[in-house]
Amino acid sequence: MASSIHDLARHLNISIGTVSRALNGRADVNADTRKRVLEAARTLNYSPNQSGRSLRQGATHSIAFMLQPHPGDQQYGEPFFIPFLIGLQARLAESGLDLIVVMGAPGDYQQERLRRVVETRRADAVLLAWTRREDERIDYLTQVGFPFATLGRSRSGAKSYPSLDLDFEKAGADAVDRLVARGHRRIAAIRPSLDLNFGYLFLAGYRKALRRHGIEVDPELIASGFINEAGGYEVTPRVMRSKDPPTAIIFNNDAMALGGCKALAEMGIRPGHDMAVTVIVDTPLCRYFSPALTAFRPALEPMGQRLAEMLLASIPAFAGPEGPRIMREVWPLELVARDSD
Amino acid sequence: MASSIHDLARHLNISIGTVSRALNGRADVNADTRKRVLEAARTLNYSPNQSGRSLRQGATHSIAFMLQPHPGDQQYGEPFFIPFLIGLQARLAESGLDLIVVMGAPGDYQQERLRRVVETRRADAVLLAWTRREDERIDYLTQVGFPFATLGRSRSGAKSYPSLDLDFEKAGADAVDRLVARGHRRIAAIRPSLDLNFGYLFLAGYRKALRRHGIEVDPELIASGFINEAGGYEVTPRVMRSKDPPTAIIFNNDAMALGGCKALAEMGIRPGHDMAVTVIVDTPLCRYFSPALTAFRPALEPMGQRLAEMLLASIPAFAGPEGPRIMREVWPLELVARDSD
DNA sequence: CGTTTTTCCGTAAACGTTTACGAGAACACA
DNA sequence: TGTGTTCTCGTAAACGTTTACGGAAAAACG
Repeated sequence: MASSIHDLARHLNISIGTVSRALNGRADVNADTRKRVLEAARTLNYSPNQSGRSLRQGATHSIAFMLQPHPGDQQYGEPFFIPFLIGLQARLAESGLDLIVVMGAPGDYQQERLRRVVETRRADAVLLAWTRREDERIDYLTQVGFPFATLGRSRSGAKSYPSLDLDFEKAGADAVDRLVARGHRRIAAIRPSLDLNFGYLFLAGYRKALRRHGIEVDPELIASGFINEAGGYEVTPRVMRSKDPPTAIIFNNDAMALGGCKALAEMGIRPGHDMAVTVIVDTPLCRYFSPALTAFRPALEPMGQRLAEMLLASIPAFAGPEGPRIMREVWPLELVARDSD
Repeated sequence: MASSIHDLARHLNISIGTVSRALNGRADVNADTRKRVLEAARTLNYSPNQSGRSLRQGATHSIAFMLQPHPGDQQYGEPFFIPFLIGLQARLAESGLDLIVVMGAPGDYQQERLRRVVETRRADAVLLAWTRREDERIDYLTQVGFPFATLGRSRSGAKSYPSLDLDFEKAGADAVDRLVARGHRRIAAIRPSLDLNFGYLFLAGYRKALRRHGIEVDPELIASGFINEAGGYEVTPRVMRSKDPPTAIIFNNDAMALGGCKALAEMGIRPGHDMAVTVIVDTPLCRYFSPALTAFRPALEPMGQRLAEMLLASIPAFAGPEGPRIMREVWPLELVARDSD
């Protein structure tokens, strides 16, 4: 069933070298023979063996996406990433690349998995998500010189890798602006406790905007917890115990917001009535929660496509002859006003 | 940076054949040389080149999961599959296999993508989801003799492939039983219009249970639409126009339920008060919707692990020496009672 | 000590490609 | 006709493994 380049050669009575050249569109092959080869390839149902070309070319034609589940929360499953993956995959497929998804156990930071992928040369490049402030994965990859790109920024590495991130800083500021415009002065911020970079960016925007409005940044209104529902549930009461409790809360994450709203409900506080709630990264859950949560929405699928392009441009084997590489982009988050603020 | 088996051989002054045998744990190698090889492998940071072994062994050590997005709905992103993938990946990784995720554009049935994977020998086996009643992918794979397994049953194929499915029939019946016990007699069923197999199973269980309770099956209370929010929104009013409208609706899918509830709301009908709503496959959305939707929950992560095992057992290259292969399993769905019925 | 068995290892082929190199034929040009 | 150029193709090596085969050395056995 498997027909190789040898079968074609035998069938046409020419050498495998010529067949390969014809297939790969090289110039030094007669137009007529090329036609015959292509024809035979169709009738014999030929398609190249990937292992063979990988071995010869030293390229696997696949990229690995290191997907890390939320620490601690299995049931809640990253709806964030699926549209992103769809876009990513679509663009990669256009260039004949496959997408390998590598997941760790929840919470494990998968440095080991990453090493395995790199050392066994399983992929031509890797894509990192959930970037941290200081990210050892980035250090490792730059050190060994393995092509990669990141979804999210980091302070690690030589800044010489492509990255695409959302403008969490602006979203944080926008969220504050909006709440201030609606009369709020006591605005809490709840973010993940890990050194996930977007948490920092969000907080920076939050702080900056508050100062711009002449509102003092109150440490009692800032809290961090596990980036899941339990984390939001645990940490939200903390900001409520402030001497001067907040009238609005901005959550950095949908799952934390959900947990936070549960805690609020248990305190008899109704989001959208007694408390304004905003969440920074929108997911379907925000939309269907009651009250529907005002949130900032990313354009996930286009982001996936874009990052695929950036990554492709950074792989020597696939980079076209065109100009300089795209290094870093920051995309906006769009406000989706709903009922919770 | 890449150290090959040749490097090890040169370093130890032995032949590459011996190195390979030592690494692969074959019997015909001296215990001492083996130790030295393993030692050298560690210090020289050796790990086998995947392309090389794939080419030689004719096995890629990866399996492809054909993930198909919901037709028509991008934004809503398959939270169903992530926990499944986590389990799947974990088990595959144990056996040293990688997971390749192949996604089509939403709605495209990806027969072409499947052919490409098979013909380029990109994976050792494929995993199919969203099985249909008559599934051409299954026909194709059985015809060409490519190893595969399915998440979901089908009538296609020689029934000689591993499959794991949920007991939608029982869930449909259980849902009816529960609603009847709560006094309902007019119970509607809304399912996807495609010939997705779980839709048939669900409906079969629904019918059987109604008859068991001596309730006539009314075609006016059965409707089908696109398997997304828009589909539920469009089709739900149809069953409400019955001369004798339902007092309960069972949705076969969370997205359809969400759309259906929207339609109900616009008619002034409140789920949980004026209408009992049950959904067959639980997702986080069901939990956070208001009212929280009573739903039947699958054990997704264990299912992923199990199906990985079944698939592994069906690949000649990886099947252990143990007994007969696991062919088909049907797992229960567990009722999660919430506020909507 | 001679014969047989076992242990261990080296040799080389094979998996399916791609590609550097060189050579023959055809052609152009003077 | 002689020389140089262009087209086109075959040859063979290489990518990094695994493994069938055979042989030398060591061990076992009488």
